[in-house]
Amino acid sequence: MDISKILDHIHQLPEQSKFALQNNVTEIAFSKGHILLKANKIEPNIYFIKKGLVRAFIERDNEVTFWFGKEGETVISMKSYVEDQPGYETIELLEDCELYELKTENLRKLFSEDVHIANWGRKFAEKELIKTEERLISKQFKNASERYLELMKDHPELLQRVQLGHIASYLGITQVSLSRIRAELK
Amino acid sequence: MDISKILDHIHQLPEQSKFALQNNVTEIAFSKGHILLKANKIEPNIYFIKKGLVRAFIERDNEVTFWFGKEGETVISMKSYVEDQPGYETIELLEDCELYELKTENLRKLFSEDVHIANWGRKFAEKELIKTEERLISKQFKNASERYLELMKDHPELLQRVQLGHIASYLGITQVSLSRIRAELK
DNA sequence: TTCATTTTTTATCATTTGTTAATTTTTTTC
DNA sequence: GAAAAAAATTAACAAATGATAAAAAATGAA
Repeated sequence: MDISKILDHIHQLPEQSKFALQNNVTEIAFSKGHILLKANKIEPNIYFIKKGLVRAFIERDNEVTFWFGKEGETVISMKSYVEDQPGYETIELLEDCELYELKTENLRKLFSEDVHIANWGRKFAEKELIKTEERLISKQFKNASERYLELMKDHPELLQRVQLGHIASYLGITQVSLSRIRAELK
Repeated sequence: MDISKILDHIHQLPEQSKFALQNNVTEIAFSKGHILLKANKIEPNIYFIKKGLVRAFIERDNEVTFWFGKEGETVISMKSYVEDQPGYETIELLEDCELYELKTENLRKLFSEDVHIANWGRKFAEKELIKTEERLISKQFKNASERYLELMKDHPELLQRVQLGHIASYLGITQVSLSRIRAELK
């Protein structure tokens, strides 16, 4: 998905503002397994995924995957982006990826100068918020097997592209538990 | 907490922009038990809590509380605010409340006109996002008893102001389960 | 292909949380 | 302050999920 479409998909921008954003974006590619973003560091960039798939995970005793990003989505350490604090997530490429890189510093400058871009940034945060809120509510309401069915319905392609250990972790259960759930659904 | 302080606490605003916002705010009071916001309706206002305590819950078989709001916090149906869609939450006053009311429609107008207010709105969404993300991660990582301890640590006053049934529901467990956890901690 | 490695499934038992019902404690109302 | 109502706790059993280990299946490398 190309940068112009990605930006517009977040929130429609006047041509001039879109160009201003695009001018600050550079293309970059990494291969599967690359660690794009490390936990406990302030991350100076955000990325838009042109092609490929990534996951965000947190390391404690075990790795817990809490987000997948695919074409058109934004890779961002919210803590870095919002609070200039080190984030808790590591981002790993699950496939070879082509990315658009944008320096947070430059983006902030654009936010302060251009009301359209400020509102674009507002819309971005708002949409991410809705998604996160829905996941929280899903977790509050549904048991593991319902959450699995929901994921199958909303993002069926993930099951093809991501190994089940990561899916289980994303659903908040163990891989063994997910296997059991899948067996019961047959 | 008065409106000027609430607005600045979200994100510092130049005086002129702050006045523009304040001019669109009206004070209003309701007593304990009042339903401020109904599920499945598009809510045309947002509210800032001057004084009091509210909860957001979703009704299925049972009520599930998923948010508490106290002095200084913002009462908002994200679905209404962001997508102009009916929200899933009902908001109930747990104490007599004094509120500041702001029409979403007016706020949107200010967003489009004033870059400072647009960035204020961006900051608001970003901060809410960080909070929601942290809760999601807490839910992914911690068991019920750890989440209870975390709540005691971060918001000890809630335990004084809110009955345990709501707390249990917020933690994603049954009241009976919470009682068991509390008994074990003694 | 074939062997080695990784991923997924299955099985067993332990632990956590849910459900229902009864009891105790606290709060509200008269 | 007593009675009624609401909230919180306790107990017993059920269901869901976790942990560990072993087996089977899928994937990747030589």
